[in-house]
Amino acid sequence: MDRTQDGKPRRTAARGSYAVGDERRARILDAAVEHFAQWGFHASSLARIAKDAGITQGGLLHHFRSKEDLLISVLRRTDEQGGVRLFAREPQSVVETFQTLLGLAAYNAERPGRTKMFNALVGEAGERGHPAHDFFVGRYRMVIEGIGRELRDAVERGEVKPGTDPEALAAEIAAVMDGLQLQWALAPETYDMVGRLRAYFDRLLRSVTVDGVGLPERSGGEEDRSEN
Amino acid sequence: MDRTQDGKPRRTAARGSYAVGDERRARILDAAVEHFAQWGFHASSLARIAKDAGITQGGLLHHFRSKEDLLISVLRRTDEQGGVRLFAREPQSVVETFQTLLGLAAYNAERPGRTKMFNALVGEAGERGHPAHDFFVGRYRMVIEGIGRELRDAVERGEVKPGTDPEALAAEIAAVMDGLQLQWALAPETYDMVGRLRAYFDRLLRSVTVDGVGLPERSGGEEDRSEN
DNA sequence: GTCTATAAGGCGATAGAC
DNA sequence: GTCTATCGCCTTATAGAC
Repeated sequence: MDRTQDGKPRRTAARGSYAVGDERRARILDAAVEHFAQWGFHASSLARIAKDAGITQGGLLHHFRSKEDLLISVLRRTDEQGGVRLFAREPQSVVETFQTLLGLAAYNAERPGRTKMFNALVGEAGERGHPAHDFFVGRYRMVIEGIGRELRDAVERGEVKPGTDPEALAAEIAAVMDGLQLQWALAPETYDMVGRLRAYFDRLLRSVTVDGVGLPERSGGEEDRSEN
Repeated sequence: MDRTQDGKPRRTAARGSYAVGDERRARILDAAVEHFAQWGFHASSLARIAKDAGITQGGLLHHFRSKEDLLISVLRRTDEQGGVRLFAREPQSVVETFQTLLGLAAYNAERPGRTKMFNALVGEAGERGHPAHDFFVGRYRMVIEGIGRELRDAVERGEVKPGTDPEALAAEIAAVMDGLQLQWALAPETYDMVGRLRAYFDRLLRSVTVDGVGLPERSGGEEDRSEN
């Protein structure tokens, strides 16, 4: 997985050993995701996380100086992996925006640990002192601004009805996605989160676009883009 | 503090001390709500809850035989207080249904501890072993069936468009309410949860009812019904 | 880089005094 | 009904050996 196929120079060797450290780091982070999903932050234990990563608690604290450091490292990596580069490509239409979000939902449905972790942490993080509070405040701001910008562009293109409040609608979309995720987490095998979200987007498109057309029958954009 | 100022008959004395016990019980439950809100279940501590209730940990465990017993007692009482009798009165229209739900959102916004507790617990409870897992599974079933029934009635009355899937729409409504609640919890003083929900219901009514009319300007049903 | 050992304290639950 | 005391276990973080 970490093929640093080097040549000769020292630097490369150093890079090599660094890459090994990164691999251990990654194992710890993977284990931490599962534990934060199951226990939340406060009730997770470094020793149990370390054990799942094949290391001792003391060894873990060589890579992360504290439990809180581990948490923010997990959150940062998770954001880099997943849908934050969601807004990298400019969408050509609001339909494309929604298809990208459907793809994100499918991506989340395939990663129960990661997704349940967000459910558990965002609930805990409501309290102001929580170590992830600021992270989630910033995250919602970013997500809502991102979706809001695309909606505003769609209004300006004349695609979406002029009266629409882009930011309010973006917050609503984020709420639907989060809320469906909570329901899905209670029965991940039987709950069709993506289907539910598609139904929502379909009706939303009919009521909010100028031409009043819903989502295309079963277009692309929902496959896992498998970024990691 | 324990003024069982009894007369002679046993029964009355027993009832009297029982009422006092209930008052203490209530204090413990109130404290527990705040702690579960801030820490979730696993990371909350009986000793700290007891301290806030003006009692010791040992004393607390006289009223609740275990931490898990305390949790389910909290959840049960909270459900009895809040919007479970939501469906007591038959609504005359889907507008009325939505106004009742707006009232519930306003009720929740006035009780940050209780509401944040639900955010924290429903996130944790995604995992199957969690002591509140079954509670939340049952709760969503009940809520979605309740809202779904009212929507189905509205379809049968010819108020809502025939093609509508009542249960799917009910799940969507629950998702929006939960998702908005997560965002609200991050900034309860500045986030207009009820306004956001009203905007959602308004657009939903326009797209899903036969006559396509939105929500009335600012009708009743949103005041706190102050049931406790 | 990983280990063991340990410090210093919190946890839930039980037992028994009053 | 509430207290104190206690059991056995778990917690994060640090120190130092290898």
